[in-house]
Amino acid sequence: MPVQARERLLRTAEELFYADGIRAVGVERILGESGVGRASFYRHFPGKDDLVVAVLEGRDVRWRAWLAERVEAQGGGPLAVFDALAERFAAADFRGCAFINTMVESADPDSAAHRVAAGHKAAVIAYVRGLLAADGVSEPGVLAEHFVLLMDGAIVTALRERTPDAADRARRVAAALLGAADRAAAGADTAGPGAR
Amino acid sequence: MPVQARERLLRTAEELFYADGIRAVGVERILGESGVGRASFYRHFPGKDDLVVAVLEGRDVRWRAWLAERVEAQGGGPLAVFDALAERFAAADFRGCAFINTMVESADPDSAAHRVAAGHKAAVIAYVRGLLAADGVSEPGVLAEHFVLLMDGAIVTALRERTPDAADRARRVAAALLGAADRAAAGADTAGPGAR
DNA sequence: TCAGAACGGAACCGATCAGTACCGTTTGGA
DNA sequence: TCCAAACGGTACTGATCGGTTCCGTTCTGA
Repeated sequence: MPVQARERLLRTAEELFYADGIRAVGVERILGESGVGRASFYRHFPGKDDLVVAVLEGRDVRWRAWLAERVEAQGGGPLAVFDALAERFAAADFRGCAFINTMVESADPDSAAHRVAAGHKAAVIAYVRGLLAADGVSEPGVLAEHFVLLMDGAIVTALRERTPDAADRARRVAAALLGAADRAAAGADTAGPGAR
Repeated sequence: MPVQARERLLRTAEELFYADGIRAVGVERILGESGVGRASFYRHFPGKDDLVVAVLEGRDVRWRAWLAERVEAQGGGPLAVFDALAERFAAADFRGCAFINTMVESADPDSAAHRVAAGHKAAVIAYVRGLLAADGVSEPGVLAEHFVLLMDGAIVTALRERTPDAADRARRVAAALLGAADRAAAGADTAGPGAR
């Protein structure tokens, strides 16, 4: 049983959009590489913009599930997010964060694609805040914003340097912040949960 | 005496490229808004790609000169770079870092535009390293990379949040790093090659 | 004063863009 | 077995892409 046309379109488009950019990839190319007919495409999506949004929404869910899985696999400590990033940075096809790239490419902040990308970052912040709260940090919201700033900085740096080094760099800074935050919350135990 | 065509092309293109993205801005629109004839454009530049490179090279020089001026105006301390960023973030036309945006848009790392953008970041790192060395930091190279990672993280965050808050956030983290580095240098002033 | 460089405007090129319409074929469920 | 939905292929639209060519005007320096 062959994969449905819609699924092939989403998979092919996600790969091409990430590799070359949304604007650089025409509908023509998506059709050619997915083997889907032009009419079938417009039966599933009103237009290219709708395909872009569907691709981003799917990637958002999958990416955050992947992050949670990798963090869990390393004990669930907040700093594990940077180890997960290091894995991504080492991938041959790494080309930065698809959502940062989307916000850069679709300049209009009111565009649907831009909003999905911004929503992804908000969801990541919420997830990191949960990790920090579980780690006993007294102000997890503030520190989560710092962590995501470091994550985004590392992603942009890795895109520039073409090495995974930036992940460790950001991790060390985050570890320092986390240590200071734990001391600030020094009412309870001095040593937080393990697996850092 | 009217401004020369080449200068008008560079000015208009820089503004449009930054606001809407390089790929999103066609030659047609640059000609229309600059008032330069099509033939004149191709007399000055072999093609659009060459205009892009010229725009980026000009912006690189001007941006770093502006940064140095702002840092000087605040005493020349390394942390002043984040105050400079805060000014940029508050500008109505702020749309991130033109060079990060370029690396995102022109995916091919071997493209001329991508290389100019990467060169800009290297120059900024070198500048920050100089500020840190002048401040007596024992390993200014390592800390400079941390600083620029924080700067880029702040820029991406500001693009997303549409507020200048990320600059102060990154500044606080950088201040903590700088404090720790200074203490390390003071504790072991015999080690390290030629600090100060 | 005058030649030539610099210039703006417009017509034109082939290629590609997103999107529409119609075709015959394949496929899955009743 | 049969029918309708889903599908792939092709031809087409108007708009726009980057780039070329020619022509008449404006400006400038010797």
